[in-house]
Amino acid sequence: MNETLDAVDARLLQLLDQDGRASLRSLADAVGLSGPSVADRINRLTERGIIRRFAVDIDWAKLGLPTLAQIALLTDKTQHIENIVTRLREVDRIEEISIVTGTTDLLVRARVADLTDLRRLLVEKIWPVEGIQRVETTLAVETIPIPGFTANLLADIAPINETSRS
Amino acid sequence: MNETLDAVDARLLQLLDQDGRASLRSLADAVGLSGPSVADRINRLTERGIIRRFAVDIDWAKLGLPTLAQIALLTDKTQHIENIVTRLREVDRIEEISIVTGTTDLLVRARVADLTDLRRLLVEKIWPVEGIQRVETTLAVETIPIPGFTANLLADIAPINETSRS
DNA sequence: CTTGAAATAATGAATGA
DNA sequence: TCATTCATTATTTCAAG
Repeated sequence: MNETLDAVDARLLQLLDQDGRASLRSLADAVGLSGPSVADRINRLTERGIIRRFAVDIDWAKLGLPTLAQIALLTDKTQHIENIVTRLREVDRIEEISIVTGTTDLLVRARVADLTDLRRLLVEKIWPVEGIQRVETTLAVETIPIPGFTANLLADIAPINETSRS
Repeated sequence: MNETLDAVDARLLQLLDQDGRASLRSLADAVGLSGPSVADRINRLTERGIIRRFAVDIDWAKLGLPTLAQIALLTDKTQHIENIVTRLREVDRIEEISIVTGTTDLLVRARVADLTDLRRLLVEKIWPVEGIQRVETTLAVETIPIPGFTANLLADIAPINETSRS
């Protein structure tokens, strides 16, 4: 079920993670292949769904949204979870919704400007969703992204997958 | 302290969030400016730190890392928080570390292959970090990214910042 | 911010290992 | 299958206004 990556694909993903706008030419030089060949590989990675998209990493704090709120939700089980998720998907400032194990059912990541903004999000947008029983908000006072994360993971993953398709 | 974005910058960020490899030409057409002008704006956004980098959005589940673990840590306060964070930064599979309010001190996001991998992460990498008192792991059974998140936020933010610098 | 020319890069066909 | 080269097309960059 898992896709396999060869060493070149993994390296390309690493390079693209550092600079998603890198030219095919510079990528080709870096991995020792021709431009068209690199284009092929990137297209295949995209078709296979391994690359979801090329995105831009925005520093939200610089745009007035410095605070990451992690909002845990307990549902009363009167609603299908899909209905709750569907309603939450429409709410702005929500970045991601996870269905989780543990003492709550959902974990919502949201990015807010300040406490006024958070109040609006909670009181106007989240509380009114039917089937929600408890709301526990945790604020991130500081968030440290790990830049090497993708590179490390790819370094681990590629050989594993290559050798594991015996 | 906050940076201001005009409507064109906001639109460019939206477009780049959808396709970070979009050509300057297509972006220029979309916003009704010339290519060099769009290049200028993107460079300025990058210099201002609003654009952190151009990245690639990888579907980790396709590469054998389907599970998102949110690991809450309580520290015993015998160590400076910086020391703990520094040690955690070295641990692979950790994507982000937040210092949080609430009943725990740190919240760590990690991506793991399976329970064996999670065991290794917890027992070998996280437990040995000095100053950690309690570890509470929550597993995401399903994670729903919100694709419109950036677009919505930018739609909200740009006019706010523009009008708020009275 | 614009234009337009020069430099660079991407694409696609034909083909070879 | 996977990669290469070369010719064509497109894009980016740079200077000047």
